[in-house]
Amino acid sequence: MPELAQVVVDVPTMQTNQPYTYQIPPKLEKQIQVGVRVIVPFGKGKRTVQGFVVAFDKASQYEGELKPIQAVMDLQPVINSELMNLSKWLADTTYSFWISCLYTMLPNLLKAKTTRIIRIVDEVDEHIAFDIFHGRDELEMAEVQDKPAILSELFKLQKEGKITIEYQVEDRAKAKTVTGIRALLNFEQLEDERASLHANAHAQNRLLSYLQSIGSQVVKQKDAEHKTGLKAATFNQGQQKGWLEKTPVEVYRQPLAMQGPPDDAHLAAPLQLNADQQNAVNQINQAIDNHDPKVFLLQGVTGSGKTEVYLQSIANALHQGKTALMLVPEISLTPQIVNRVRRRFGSKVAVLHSSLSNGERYDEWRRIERGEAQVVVGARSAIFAPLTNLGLIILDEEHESSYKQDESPRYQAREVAKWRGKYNQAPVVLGSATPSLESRARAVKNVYHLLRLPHRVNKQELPPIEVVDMRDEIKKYGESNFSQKLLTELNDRLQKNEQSILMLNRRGFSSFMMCRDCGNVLKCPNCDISLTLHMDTRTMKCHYCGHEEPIPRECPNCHSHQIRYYGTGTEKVEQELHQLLPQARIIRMDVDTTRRKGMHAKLLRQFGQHQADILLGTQMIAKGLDFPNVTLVGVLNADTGLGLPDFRASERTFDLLSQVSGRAGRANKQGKVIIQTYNPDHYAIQDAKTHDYEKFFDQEMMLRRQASYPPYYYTVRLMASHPEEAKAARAMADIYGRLKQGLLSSTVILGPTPRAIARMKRRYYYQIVIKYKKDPYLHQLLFDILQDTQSRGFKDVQVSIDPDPQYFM
DNA sequence: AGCACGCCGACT
DNA sequence: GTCGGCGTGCTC
Repeated sequence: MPELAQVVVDVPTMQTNQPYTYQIPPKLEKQIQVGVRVIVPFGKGKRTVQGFVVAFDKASQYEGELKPIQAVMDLQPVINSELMNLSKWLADTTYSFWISCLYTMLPNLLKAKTTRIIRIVDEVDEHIAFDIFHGRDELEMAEVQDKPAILSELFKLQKEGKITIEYQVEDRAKAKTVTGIRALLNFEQLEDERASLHANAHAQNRLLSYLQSIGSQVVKQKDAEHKTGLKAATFNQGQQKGWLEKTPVEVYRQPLAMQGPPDDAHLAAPLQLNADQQNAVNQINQAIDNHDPKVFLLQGVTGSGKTEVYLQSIANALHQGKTALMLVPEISLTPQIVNRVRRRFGSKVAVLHSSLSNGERYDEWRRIERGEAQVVVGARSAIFAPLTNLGLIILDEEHESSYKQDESPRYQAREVAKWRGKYNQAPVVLGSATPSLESRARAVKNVYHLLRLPHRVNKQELPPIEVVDMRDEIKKYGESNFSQKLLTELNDRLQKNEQSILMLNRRGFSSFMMCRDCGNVLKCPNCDISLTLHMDTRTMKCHYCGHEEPIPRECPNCHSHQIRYYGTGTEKVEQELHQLLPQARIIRMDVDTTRRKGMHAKLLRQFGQHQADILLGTQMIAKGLDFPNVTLVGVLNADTGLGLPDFRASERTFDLLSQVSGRAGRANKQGKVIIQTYNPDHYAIQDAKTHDYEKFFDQEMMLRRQASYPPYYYTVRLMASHPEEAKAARAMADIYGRLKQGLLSSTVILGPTPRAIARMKRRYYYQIVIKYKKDPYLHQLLFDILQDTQSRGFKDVQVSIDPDPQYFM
């Protein structure tokens, strides 16, 4: 019998990034298991924190006295043994805290929230009682946190012993409940009650019969009212007379995307597969059946029926009594895919939306954990879904950079998928029309198994793409976001009552403000970037820190009134389009119009029902949409991404153009794509034009090899920041010295350089990028650097490490 | 993170 | 002489 528990506490620092040993009090012995959350005393005073039991122990080599665990939060482990193992691996490979990894795997609701409560325990004078405590005897620390004068008074009182500060860990996991009823009397007793009723008490009589019919079951009161036709008042009478009691019943919240309960009686049948699809399904199924943790790269052009391959493989996994996990990028963006999975597998499906409320997310998570759902569809973090007996993992659009989390723990869902595949002896399917260079290169080396779907299911040709040189356009017709060619085509679609999609590449390039007289650009006071104009709120906003200020009437620098907007935002394009095509109905989709929950789906539904002729949006419209009436796709500025100082710029541009091209002419109508660009000869644009992934791959691989970038080299990015620029620079120079000394000479160290946005949130950032093929010293050295920069000589310096970064700016 | 300990400067 | 600044180190 274990007497001691190893607990990882919720104190995310490098120094506490280890299990601590605690005693298990006899009365908690039965409840404590590996993977449950516990409350433990930690440090001096009455401080308690939440933690996870990660192991049991018989003895401890710790010299001091061991403290006992104070409370257990869960009846069942919230982290199963697979996820426990995974969390360790994750912390190690992403250079992050174990505790952060554990929390990352759980729905938000299970995260600890500690509040500090100040309580009066002795007489205090009136000023304190009324001005600070408002006549109550307790106060939340958060209320006075930023008031130093009050704080110092409080500390004095604490020393005098007149107030205490208590720590409270509150559990936010609250199952949603509705009122239920249960009979308190048995059949005979209820019959006796009936005898004493007035002859005309029909309602009560009916209630008694109903209670007799339900036996000892708990029934939702709403259902009971519905069934009996009785009013709530009658149930209250029954409660008063001691016939029944009210008790909460747990219900699952109905997430927005699943409105209407799934109809298991009318599930959609599998579609007929073509030869390529069948071959892919066969190979995947064979791996499922043989418990072969192979990685497949399913490369299929848009419209080639990848989804059907996923669905039939999932069906096979279920048939084998296993579960399946399917990731899609930013799920809220593709309700069409989610619905398709739900129509096929009904109530077996759990959906982990990024836009679910915490409560909804928790409910879905519970359904998975309890084994009530066997198929999970979700965005990045769904890779941690607590499915047991996994038989198949699918990543759709595997090249998407959103599979990498850009805050700690900086994990790549693709890598986590491979880890879980191996652990469960289950295959992983990476699907894409334009695989990442890394994945495709692995397929070339037979590390991954390549499956191809070269033909579109409807046998239709990919739409022709026309590239318009905007340099010529501007010379001939002056500055505009719309070429003559594109306008002609848009007009043509309006005439034919067909729809168009217009994509503007990147929100970041929307309007900034510049003074024509002095050239002053309005910048964020916290960050080193220009503010962006937002017409909806009539403010200037910073996209990095959220700073917001009113639109200036005059230049803050020279007080000139000659200020104007530059650049192109979706709003501005929408205005221009209204002028050029007054009769067109336009739906604009960007971060601003879709911020509200459910707006995204709503706008798409409107467009699908042809309530608009043109869908104008940012990248978010490039993915997964399938509207049969869309016959024209226009990309307004194809090359905004190309100029970025990032080795993946070409790859992203190629992916984006290929993807948005696939939106045109998906049904029986011929589609057309127009790409406007200032770099018509760039290979990324030329290869997208000819739908030639292979050519692009070869060209890009050559460049990557020449410049020693992935997939030929691995990369790690190291960032350091400080409120003072010189200190950030000095810390980075220090780190550089250690790297230079500790790493192999074949390892390339780039930098340190100020980051492209050198100042963010009032801190200065510097970065180093390390390129390596194999360096046995790197991993440990990076951990040492993290450790050391936590303490001596690096005051206020924040260091973070980003393995395999997606962006370099 | 939060807290105590401890070592320096500036005040009742 | 003491109060309080924050640099340093520890939390089972």
